[in-house]
Amino acid sequence: MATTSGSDGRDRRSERREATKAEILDAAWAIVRADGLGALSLRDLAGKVGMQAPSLYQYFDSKNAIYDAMFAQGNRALAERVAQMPESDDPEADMHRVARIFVEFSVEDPARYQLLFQRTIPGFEPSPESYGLAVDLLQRGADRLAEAGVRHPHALDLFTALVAGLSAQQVANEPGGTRWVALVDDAVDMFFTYMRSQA
Amino acid sequence: MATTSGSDGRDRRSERREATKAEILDAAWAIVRADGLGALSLRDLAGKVGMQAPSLYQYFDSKNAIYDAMFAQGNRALAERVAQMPESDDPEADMHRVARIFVEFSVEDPARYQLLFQRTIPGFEPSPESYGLAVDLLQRGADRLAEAGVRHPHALDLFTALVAGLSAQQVANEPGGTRWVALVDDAVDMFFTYMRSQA
DNA sequence: GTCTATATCCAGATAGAC
DNA sequence: GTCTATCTGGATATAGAC
Repeated sequence: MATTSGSDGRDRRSERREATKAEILDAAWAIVRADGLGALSLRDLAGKVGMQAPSLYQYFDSKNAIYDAMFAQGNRALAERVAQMPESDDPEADMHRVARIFVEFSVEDPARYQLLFQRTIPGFEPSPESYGLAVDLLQRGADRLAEAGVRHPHALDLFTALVAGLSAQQVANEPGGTRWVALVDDAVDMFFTYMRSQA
Repeated sequence: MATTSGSDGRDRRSERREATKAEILDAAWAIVRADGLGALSLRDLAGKVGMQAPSLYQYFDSKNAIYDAMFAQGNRALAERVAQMPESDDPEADMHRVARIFVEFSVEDPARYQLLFQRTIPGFEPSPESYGLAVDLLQRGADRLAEAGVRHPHALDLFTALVAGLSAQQVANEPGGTRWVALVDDAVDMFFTYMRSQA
């Protein structure tokens, strides 16, 4: 019995399976980075991993299931980057760093930004599990803002709008450039100055 | 000769032609509003105006030409809305109104917002003529900011990021709602307060 | 100016052999 | 678990009759 345990992914068979799924997702990222988020096709994807298209269905139930796994991966990558940021004793300086991480994360991979933060694929909605990752991430932002002494009820929404706006402008109008990335510190300064004046 | 004048669109034939083009574009807007920007197909579109798909090629050279005409229409609609705004003797108050116009314009038609301000359709780039309309609009924003006494070199970029961010968050996370729309005045206040402190 | 017919190509997904 | 073959349906665009 022990060697055929099914759901906890410990035997060789499911390890191999997980490795293949990871390989498929890596290839999917490569495609959307090169050709755009909407340009992902199962034929192309299968070709990149040396399979025929129908074989993908052994690993994912549908194309949207692949998008969903990518959505979850993207959110985990961002969460990890935020978590690995060393926390200082200056919460405001930390929020500067968080904002920079977000914007750089968005700009370095516009297709990922599009998947995570815009609703552009017809018919795709993240599963509750995947969406929960995004919600957790936002909650961490709220906690950090509170640590920085900002408790205005709309502060988090304004902060996310600021970060999203810098990212969106950079990605849409000058992909790969730094015209809006360079404004992150000014923007966060502006935010905290205003928030303190409202307290 | 006079009755067959071709290029100035004055005879009955070209008037009818322009009317049909307008009808096609109206139908295209209806489709993208209902099903998403990427869901526009020539078959559907032709059906909505009582044609077969190939007949559309009498009016537009390609599908992207239709997107381009829609892009131009969207920019003209926004420019018109800004232009019709009565100017007061308070430039800062005017910028509040401009920001509200932008965000409301974005939120009331997310597909149009996506077409005008995000780069999401693979292979579509606005023609120089259409793109010029967007550039003019931005220049008007710069002029108004200058009238309001804001001359910081990056002020316009920060302002557009703020407006774009509020729009993007509203459209992506709560389409049809007012959670970020309601923050426009606070955001513009924040912007001017900061800009004046930097002068 | 609109049509039918067609070219060419692509998509996601399933059935069933091996 | 991977394959071939196929289903079903879609797309943009062109040719040529009327």
